[in-house]
Amino acid sequence: MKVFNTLTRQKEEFKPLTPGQIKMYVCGPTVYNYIHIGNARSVIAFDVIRRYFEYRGYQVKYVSNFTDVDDKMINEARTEGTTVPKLADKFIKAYLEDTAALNVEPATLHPRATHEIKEIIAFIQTLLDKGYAYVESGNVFYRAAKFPHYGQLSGQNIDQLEEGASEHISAEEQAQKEDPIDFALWKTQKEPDEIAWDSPWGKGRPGWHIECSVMATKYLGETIDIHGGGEDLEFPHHENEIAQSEAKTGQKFVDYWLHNGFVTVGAEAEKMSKSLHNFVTVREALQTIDPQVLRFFMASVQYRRQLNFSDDNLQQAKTAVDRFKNVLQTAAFRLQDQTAAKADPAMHELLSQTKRDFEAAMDDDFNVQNALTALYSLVTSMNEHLQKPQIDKEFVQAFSQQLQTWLGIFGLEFSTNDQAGDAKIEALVKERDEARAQKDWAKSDQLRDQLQAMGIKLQDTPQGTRWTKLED
RNA sequence: GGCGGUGUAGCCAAGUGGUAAGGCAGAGGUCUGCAAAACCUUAAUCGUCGGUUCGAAUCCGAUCCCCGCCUCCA
Repeated sequence: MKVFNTLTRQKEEFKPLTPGQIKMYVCGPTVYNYIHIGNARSVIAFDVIRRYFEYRGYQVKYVSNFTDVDDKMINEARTEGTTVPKLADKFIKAYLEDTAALNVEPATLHPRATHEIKEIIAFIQTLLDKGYAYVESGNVFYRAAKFPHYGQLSGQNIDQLEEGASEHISAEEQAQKEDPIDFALWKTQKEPDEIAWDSPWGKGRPGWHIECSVMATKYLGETIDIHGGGEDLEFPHHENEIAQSEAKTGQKFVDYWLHNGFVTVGAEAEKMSKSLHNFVTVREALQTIDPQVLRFFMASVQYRRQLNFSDDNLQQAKTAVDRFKNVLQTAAFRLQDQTAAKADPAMHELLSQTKRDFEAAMDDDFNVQNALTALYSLVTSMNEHLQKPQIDKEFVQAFSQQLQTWLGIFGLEFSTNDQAGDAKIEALVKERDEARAQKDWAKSDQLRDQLQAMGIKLQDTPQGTRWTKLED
């Protein structure tokens, strides 16, 4: 398998530290709000990657954190008249609900920054002892220039960074630093009612970057296989994580850095973000969009590519989802009929070929577009086969299982037994069949309308009438 | 200003030297009592200019557009 490593800017053969096992850390959300489509894209991108590794037989230990204390948490808690921990609880719960609705596999572990304060303090102390950090007015800063590879991940040149210093940091804080590129490991308490913990440097709270270094190394080890996140985290967040972790352990922190592309909106294809006020929360989106469609929409584009959130693209995703659902339902329907089966070796070979194509595509840095192309091709052949009077039942069975396994990697799961007995519906369908047999089209159409009103869609086939429940 | 990404048919998109996959939409057709679903057919010389080569979307140079990051951000 090959994965694109941000650290080297090229695709590299993937080799885990321990054969058969993968240690993977993905930066989670700051829980001060409901997650939006852009956040979900990242979660889903790495969910697909994780599921493919698992499909490939790896045992994946997947850690994703919750950032449950920072400036935004503190401000939002004040605005809402609540406390930071209560705010965090509320939005962690919402996060788990929203991602479950999108069929995201829960992480092996979901650690919270505020539950790791002791470890964070110890970690910072080590950096101080080693001379990589310094205390100033109750704050602790990381001495970035002391770390030899600072800027490597993002390709940033330290001298250029100084010139481009942005205005997101207060003048007061900048003035306290030895160097503008230094960043906070520990922030002193500003207001008496502000959430804070005791530390050797006074009351305060952790800086943003330190928590990920602490949790990743604590739960996965000093060196981990994969670290993921949105590409906006490359700098400074991940750059700082490397600086902190490697300064402390003296070991390489991460072998493969993976970053997902953004969700964009509108004709301008602007990044969806909270600061631009152009975001849609997952909750809002699910009011009008089928969860499977939203899920597939985000899973069906390669993780590094930008994804434009538009009605047109969602419609395309819906068409694809319906197509997969339809072929599986048709297969299930044909497996029920008693028509004599007929072996078809060519179809078995087709399934093997699809497997090779699918895996070759996914092995190439999760090229889901090519993987899906293999599946579309298989589905077309399958639809053709399913129209024949005699089908290869063993193959249809194998096809059905295999396709569902593959779709499962993208997070699609269908129930194909909509046909399960509903006596009332069965009776109406049968009544209509009888009307059709007598060419009583008026009655037949009236019954179809009646079933339609009940949310039942009919399809007349040579093997009999097939019905499915319409989506709501 | 620095760093990075991107530009392929109306839309999504594959493709890193050998003469443009696939999907959606559109058009036509087959099947069907009608419908649904399905199947078949059908479109682009690859941002622009120049170069290398027998041959380039693919390599080199220049140039333009768009997007992102440069300590809030998935």
